[in-house]
Amino acid sequence: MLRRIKYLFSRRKRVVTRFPPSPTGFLHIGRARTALFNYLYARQNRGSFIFRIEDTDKVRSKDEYEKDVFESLSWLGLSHDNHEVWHQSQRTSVYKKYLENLIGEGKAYISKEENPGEGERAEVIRFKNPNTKIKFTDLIRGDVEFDTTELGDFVIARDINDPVYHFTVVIDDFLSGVTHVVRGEDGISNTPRQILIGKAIGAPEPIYAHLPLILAADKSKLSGRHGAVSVREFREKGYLPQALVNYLALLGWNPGTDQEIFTIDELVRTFDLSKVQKGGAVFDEKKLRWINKEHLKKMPKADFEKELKRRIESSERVKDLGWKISDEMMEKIASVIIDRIETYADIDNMITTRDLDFYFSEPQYDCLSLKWKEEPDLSSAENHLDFIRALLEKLPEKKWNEENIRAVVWPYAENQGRGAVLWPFRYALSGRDKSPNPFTLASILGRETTLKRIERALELCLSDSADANKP
RNA sequence: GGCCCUAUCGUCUAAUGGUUAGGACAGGAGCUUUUCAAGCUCUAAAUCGGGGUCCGAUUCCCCGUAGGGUCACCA
Repeated sequence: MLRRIKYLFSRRKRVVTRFPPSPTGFLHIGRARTALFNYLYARQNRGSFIFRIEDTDKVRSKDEYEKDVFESLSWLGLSHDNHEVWHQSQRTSVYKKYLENLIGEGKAYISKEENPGEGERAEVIRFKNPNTKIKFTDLIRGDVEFDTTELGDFVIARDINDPVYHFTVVIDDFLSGVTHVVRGEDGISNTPRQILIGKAIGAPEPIYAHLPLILAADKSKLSGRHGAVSVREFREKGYLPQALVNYLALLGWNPGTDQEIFTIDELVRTFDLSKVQKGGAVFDEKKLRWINKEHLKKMPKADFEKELKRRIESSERVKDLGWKISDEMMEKIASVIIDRIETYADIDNMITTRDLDFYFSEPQYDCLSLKWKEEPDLSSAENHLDFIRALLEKLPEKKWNEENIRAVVWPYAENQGRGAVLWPFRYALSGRDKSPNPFTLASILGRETTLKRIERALELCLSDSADANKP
């Protein structure tokens, strides 16, 4: 029995998937999703996921882009298993050997071109097309059939040292033992000619799966003119890698349950290539934002605090003003801020719009704003602030927390009208029309600062000397 | 244009030869301990069109229509 299992195990080919980017631009999220699906499929089958760099286009390939591809994938957490990443530009001797063999066997030939176009060679290597029908089973689309006659004798190399994409792909997939080719739908019509080449070199045919495309809002192919399309741009916009992975997985695939929030490990377990959609999916950043927020809520508190600290401390505003913010304060405001943002970039926004200033410095008052909208003038604000101050002064430092502050002020607010009491209280602490509730604020700011701010609001806006400000 | 693929709320999608066609995001309304946020409740919103097959099609078939992909000495 055991022997039988071992036998089956050894017989079954280990799954090998691959991601072969050409470094001609920053990593597009469509390509990132392709990488993700390859990664998920390999992981769930305990296979391997390999990278290689397709840099046979010497003009457009750039080191900068290659670096970006690696950085983006590692940021997303999509690690590859091959230690040595092949660069096709360095493998011409390998391709040359196959090219020579094919020519020797009469399966390819050197062709004199009659009317070479601009930049085209007068002599190229063409594949001798057997003009057959090619059928293959796509894991997503089912049986697909093409008549290869229409391809003619297609070019497989510009010369013996300069092979073309279709050729190098097939050789490298073969040599690295790729079993499953999972790629975008735009590759589907390349498949027959690659199968033809594969047959010619005696390579086993891989299993294909063609993914639907990611579309822009107008249903056209998502490209640069539609805004952010590269992984790095989403990273810069403050998205979490796990959220982007989660969203990308849901574009064109779903588990058949109501679950929408996944960790990458959950995706590895749940993902199913055969459940992938056939039609293209429109990219919706609103939903991405929502998913990002869900992941924000799930992330370890310490990680969020670290990022918050980094963003606040490195902001121009905080640096210019020379504010020193204690770790204790960071920790306190973190839970308030995380509730109010969808991406990290929202933190940066809050800083520049001064929504965070009142945590670190004395607020500026627009005295009229101390007035609750249902009150005729500032006199009630003055009375209430006075009274709140008196109440809070009786609450000792040791007992200064949100719960107790609420317990002390709430009955009074209930009695006198919540808005009339709480609005000026909150405004005195924040100086803003919008902010967290006064109890939270008072507990974050601490006893001393809270009392000082109430005092200051009374002095600046409500004392006799401030009469001029009264309506 | 040839070849290929696709078609359910605005968007991502679920479902079945028989359902009030479900969920989520976004939208609208409301509730909550003032504002903001969060949370909760409710709400509006879809089977591209036409033919078949069938007792019955959103589901199966055909034809349209629309959209997409691809037709390189780019990858």
